[in-house]
Amino acid sequence: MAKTSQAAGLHRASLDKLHDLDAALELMYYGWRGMTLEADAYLAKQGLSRPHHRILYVVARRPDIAIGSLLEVLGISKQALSRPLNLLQERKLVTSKRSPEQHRSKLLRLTEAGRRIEQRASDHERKVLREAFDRVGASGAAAWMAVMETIADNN
Amino acid sequence: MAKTSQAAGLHRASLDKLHDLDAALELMYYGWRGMTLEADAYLAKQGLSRPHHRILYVVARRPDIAIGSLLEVLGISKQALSRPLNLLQERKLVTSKRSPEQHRSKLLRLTEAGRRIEQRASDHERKVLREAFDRVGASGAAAWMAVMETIADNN
DNA sequence: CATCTCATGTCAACTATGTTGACTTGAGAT
DNA sequence: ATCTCAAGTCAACATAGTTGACATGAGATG
Repeated sequence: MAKTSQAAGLHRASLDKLHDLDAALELMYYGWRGMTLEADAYLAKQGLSRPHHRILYVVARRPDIAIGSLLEVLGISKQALSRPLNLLQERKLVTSKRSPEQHRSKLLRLTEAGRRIEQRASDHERKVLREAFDRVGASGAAAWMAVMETIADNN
Repeated sequence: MAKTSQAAGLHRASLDKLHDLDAALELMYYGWRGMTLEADAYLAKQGLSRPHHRILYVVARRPDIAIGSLLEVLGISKQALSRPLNLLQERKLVTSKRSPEQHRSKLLRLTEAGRRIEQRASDHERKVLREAFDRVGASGAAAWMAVMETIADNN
């Protein structure tokens, strides 16, 4: 997992706008990329990548989450989870213990090192958001959140 | 390329917020997914997927683009381009002709069928954006764009 | 004409991230 | 003793990308 670096290039291309909302459509694409670029670079330096970060992020916010619940939250199969999760455990970024009462399920937690990496990776992403929000002020930030909520809830 | 459908699940998970901007961070993730969900489902029905759509999208907005320029815009290797592009040509969604003067390069265009599929796929994405923008009004939409531009330009 | 460059194409091997399906293991519940 | 259920594991496959090496065909240059 993880390579040296990515394709580079990838400056926002300037394409003709055929429709009113083409600019917005492209901004969603480049926005996602802009937010994750530095975090991905940091993760790659640690020999980790996006799937590992997703696991760390969720476990950080749901200590003692069971494997099954983690699968639900991530929306992937257990087979897809196993490789990145095993790596995180080998690296001692995540620990698991059996539940005292529900002995069937395994409860996951981050170690101190896991918390540190999760924080640093997420910090890169939050930094980009913070800078953008600072430029538009609180009302602009609120509008951004409102738009994104509507889009996100488009199931 | 393309399967029957995706993992399903994937309701926005409710995780504890450890930081101020965690909600925004998650909205970026779910926003991207919300925008592309229906478009991806439509593409899958056509036996196509995201890489094909990206090609169709760019060629629609840069008729007579050369392969090399397309590679730059997409930011992938020519080997990665070849499979989806060849499929699009076999399906007669994209045509290529050699340039009259610059005979070395090959110029790409969408056929009528290619244009139609590109439009329908992108329409799904624009529809989601339009609904969200309608809810917050022109000033909210402008704020969203301003935030996304700052984030996108974070190189 | 001969050679150089340049855009494109293609073969091969590899990585990463996911999928299904089938089966095992180990512990709790009946 | 058996059933159920969470978790783990093996195999085969699909998709989307990477590098490296090499071929081809045409325009540009000595």
